[in-house]
Amino acid sequence: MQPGSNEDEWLEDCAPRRVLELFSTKWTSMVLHCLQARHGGEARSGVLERSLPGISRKMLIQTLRELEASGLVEREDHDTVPPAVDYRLTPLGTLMVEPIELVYAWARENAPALDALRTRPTSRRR
Amino acid sequence: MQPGSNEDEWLEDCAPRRVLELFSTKWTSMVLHCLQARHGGEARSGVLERSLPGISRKMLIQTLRELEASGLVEREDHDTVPPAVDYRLTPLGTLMVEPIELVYAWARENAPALDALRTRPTSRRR
DNA sequence: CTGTATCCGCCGCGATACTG
DNA sequence: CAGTATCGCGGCGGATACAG
Repeated sequence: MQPGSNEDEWLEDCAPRRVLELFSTKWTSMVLHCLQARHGGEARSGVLERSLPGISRKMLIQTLRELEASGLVEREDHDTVPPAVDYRLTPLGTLMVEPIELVYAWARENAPALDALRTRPTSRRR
Repeated sequence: MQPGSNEDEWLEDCAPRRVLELFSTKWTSMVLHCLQARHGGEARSGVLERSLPGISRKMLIQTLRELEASGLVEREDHDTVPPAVDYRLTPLGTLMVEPIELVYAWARENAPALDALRTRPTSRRR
């Protein structure tokens, strides 16, 4: 991988970069994971909100909007009163969830190791 | 997955949650990816810094410290003057990189779709 | 029930300067 | 070269109130 090659495109304003930035917002991955693992890829707004204890409505909607704009989630308004809106993973979104689930699985599996090593106060020995 | 089951542990202060929070810091995944993909899992501090255009030294070190505290990265000080320090992925860290690489691969592959859908201004039709 | 509109505190992170 | 110390701002995101 020689210097100057465009192998390091990932550090500029490219797709990988932007995807990562998407995930740097607090709730993105949890919304996706929740949508998939708990509701099979589709859920009503309120249901989703109740599935994510601690999330504010503002952030729920905002996160869903970003996911929608990125083509990972689809919004369906049933045009009823009272309002009823479904959010569903797009095919693209479904693909995206896979790596996320891997991270979850990994974290769950290595929880002991992670817990053990986490509490020590960043030991700078010597 | 019935309600009330502790299947939703992932939303509390558990390993998966904390791992995700780790990744919510700006440079975490990029440092890991860079360490793996560009330097085979081990690199000198300065090399790493130069591999990540735009990163500040403060954030580089801070990120490495967090990764070290989580057991994903190991620090080796060669005790020389001038100083020389290597950072290397632990076995745990190497495992963790896999899902990240998947995300990268996915993002690279779907870049066109992502680009196309990104620029539209969060269309709220009707 | 599904949003939208403000207000605002906290802190992530960049810039800069300094040390061994 | 590797790392620490400070300062400061922008913005993420929570709380609250309001709307259709």
